[in-house]
Amino acid sequence: MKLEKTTNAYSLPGRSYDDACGAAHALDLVGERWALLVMRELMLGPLRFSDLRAALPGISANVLTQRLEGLEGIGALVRRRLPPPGAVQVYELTPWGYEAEPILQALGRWATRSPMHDPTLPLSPVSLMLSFRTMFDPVRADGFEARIGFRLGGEDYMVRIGKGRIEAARAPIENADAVFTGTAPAVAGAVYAGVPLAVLEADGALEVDGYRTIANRFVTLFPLPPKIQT
Amino acid sequence: MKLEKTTNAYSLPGRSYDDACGAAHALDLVGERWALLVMRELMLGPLRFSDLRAALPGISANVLTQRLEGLEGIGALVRRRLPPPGAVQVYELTPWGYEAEPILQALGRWATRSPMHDPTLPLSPVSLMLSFRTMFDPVRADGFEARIGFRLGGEDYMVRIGKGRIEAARAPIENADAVFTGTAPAVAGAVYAGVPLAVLEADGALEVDGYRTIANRFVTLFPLPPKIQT
DNA sequence: CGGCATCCGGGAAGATACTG
DNA sequence: CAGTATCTTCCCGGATGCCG
Repeated sequence: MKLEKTTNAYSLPGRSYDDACGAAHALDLVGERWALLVMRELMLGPLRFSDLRAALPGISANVLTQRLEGLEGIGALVRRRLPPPGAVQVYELTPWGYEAEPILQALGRWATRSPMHDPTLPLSPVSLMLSFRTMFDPVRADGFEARIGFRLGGEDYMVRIGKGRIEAARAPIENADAVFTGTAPAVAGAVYAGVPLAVLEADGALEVDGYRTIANRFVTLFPLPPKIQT
Repeated sequence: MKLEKTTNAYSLPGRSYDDACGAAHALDLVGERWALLVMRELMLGPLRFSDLRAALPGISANVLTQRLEGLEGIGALVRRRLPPPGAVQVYELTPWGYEAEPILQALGRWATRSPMHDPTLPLSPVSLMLSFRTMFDPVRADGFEARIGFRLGGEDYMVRIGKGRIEAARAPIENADAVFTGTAPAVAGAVYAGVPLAVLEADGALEVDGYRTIANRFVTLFPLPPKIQT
């Protein structure tokens, strides 16, 4: 028994798991290829169609359109037209859409233990910021307070750490104790692969301004879970 | 740039997201259709091929074979042949495979807020037990200790509640304060739709033995998150 | 340029039948 | 019972083109 197209504001993929389990329903909603990665890119705020294409190399315009329609149909995002001038269209998660972040975190925590995980692959700035939220260790950050700026591919991000908490947002860099300028993979190399900042700077992959001490402390706050033993 | 087939013990699906993000890698590993639901059914212990087919109506034998091969290839499960006599083959999650449960929980918590979620669809006994683990509210269970048995479709399950914690396992029913006999959807109706036990018993959908008070308290311990406002 | 429609090739998923 | 074989359907990815 297939679910037919509904007549309300929502739509389901043609194939349903037909299962009352919440996880199965989630996969009905966002289990199609690229759907969760589109949501991932929107987790730090609205983006335009071309921003999404740029952040998700490999997705075709075709499929991106379908996913955006689907995610809008289930109520996970809305498309908004910004007021003129500009009048560009942006896609923005709904409050419920933003609540999908724990799904991405659970997936990420689990998969980084896989021996097949290749941290040298491309990484979007948004993924990097979300990985900070996921992997942040309050114990290692005990007594540490800092405001770190990131200038990654033309967009600015701010990470604030204090009281054992972390915030990460796409926002102008203001009052930063340290600023990283470069690419998301370079920062990931420092944070997750332990590449010394000096090496990355010598390679020209990264520029670090502000307090070196703070930058050096920052990159130690995100321990990866141990790899599984093969 | 596609990933080529690796020469080690692991295999990846032909299409990779080519993304260092942990969530993207997770979707490379278990993002194919049915993969996470196969893992869900194995969360309470090993099962045979035909058990999985029965628990996942809608999956075809060849797809199940492919998923089992894939999950074995990534190291999420192993196939074991039980010692003779019997000598049946079973599929069992690895320790890392069991660690995927938070993924299912995050998916379930998020999707039950969708207005499209239909709790009247079929539900496997394992899904029901996992939903207890997911939705259990320690506050509501304050001061409550109980051992509840479930006889669902020929298999027995035990849920133990105490000290604000819950355990759920496929296990013989022993020293139970109350025992539910019937189908998983019927129990779900009592727990998640608030159908009174007396009604379900009058319909013949459920039989409740043991202490009624404990059974009636039990079904109040699993509040669903509120639906999103449409 | 942004967004969407259309066509096509390849491959995954679904249904059914069959075998050790 | 535990899969395999075959066939069909449909999704995905790529390319092209239209239209504001």
